[in-house]
Amino acid sequence: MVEARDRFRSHLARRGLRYTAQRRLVTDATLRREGHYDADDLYEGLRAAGSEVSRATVYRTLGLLRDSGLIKEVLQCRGRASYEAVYGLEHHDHMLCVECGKVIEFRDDRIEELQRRICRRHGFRALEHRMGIRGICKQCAAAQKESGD
Amino acid sequence: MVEARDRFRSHLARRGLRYTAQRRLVTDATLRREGHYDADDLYEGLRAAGSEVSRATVYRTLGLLRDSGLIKEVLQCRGRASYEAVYGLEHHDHMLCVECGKVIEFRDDRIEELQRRICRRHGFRALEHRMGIRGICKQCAAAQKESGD
DNA sequence: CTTGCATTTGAGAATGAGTTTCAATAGCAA
DNA sequence: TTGCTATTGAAACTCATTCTCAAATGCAAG
Repeated sequence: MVEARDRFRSHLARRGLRYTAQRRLVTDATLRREGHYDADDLYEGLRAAGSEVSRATVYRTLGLLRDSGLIKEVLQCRGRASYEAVYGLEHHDHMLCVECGKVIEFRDDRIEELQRRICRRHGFRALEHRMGIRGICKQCAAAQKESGD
Repeated sequence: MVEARDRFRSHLARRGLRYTAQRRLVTDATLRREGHYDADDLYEGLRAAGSEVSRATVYRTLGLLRDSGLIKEVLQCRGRASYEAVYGLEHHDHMLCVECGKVIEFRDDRIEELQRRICRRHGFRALEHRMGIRGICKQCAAAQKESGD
């Protein structure tokens, strides 16, 4: 966590930006989170904890955190961008059940490797990649079958 | 094209919905398009061609077309949903250059196969999947190197 | 062809995530 | 301190998308 924080600080420093109290609050909040969250989750969480940060600052800081590679944007679900930690974690992808909204994470090294190979072939420098499979999860499929669809 | 149209008609019929003049206009417009387009592209195109369709109907019909599997939503770029044809085309994925906005399409059967296998393993019935790689394209990377980044 | 009922449509209002504005504030270097 | 730049918050704004609702239309059964 301290390491991640330092990484963000130097990202900011490198472009003449400041590591302010508000940015620290937002950063720490993202580092504490597990799984997915969106800007509003963070804002409400910070508010509830008595931290004074504006919505605008949360949005602005999330952008900076994304640029720094500490977090990344995942599934664009119901019009909201949601984020998750990147730093120090293995990459994984997502399956999203369109019925119940459940997110299943998975990881496949062979897919990762194939992606790298494709980028190399096109001279493309990947910053981030995401794979999302939208569909119906096991449980919802079973429920549908029962009610005769 | 006629085949695709029929597919959509029966999708509608199956759920007691009507294949109206407006829905036909929007459907044909999407079938004529190549590559990516968004709701507004279609609306403006239809308007320019003298067709009387409202924005609301374009949005509504795009949703139906997506549900029917004729088109699918791709890259969520700059807050706009964009679409492309699915029916009768091979699946492919996208690389998006965050500098110039260029979209590079690619296709890899091994990735497709791995995706299918993962879904099977999780009992997940995939409706659609998309893989997007965000990064810097060859040309933009070269341009950056020159200007000393 | 008429009647009845459900679906669809368009115009404009509403929604809501995200961004911008701008004046006040804070960080930092000299 | 001084001066400059970056940052902040509140509120206004943007803009894609969705919703509302009254009018119009499609279709099935008489």
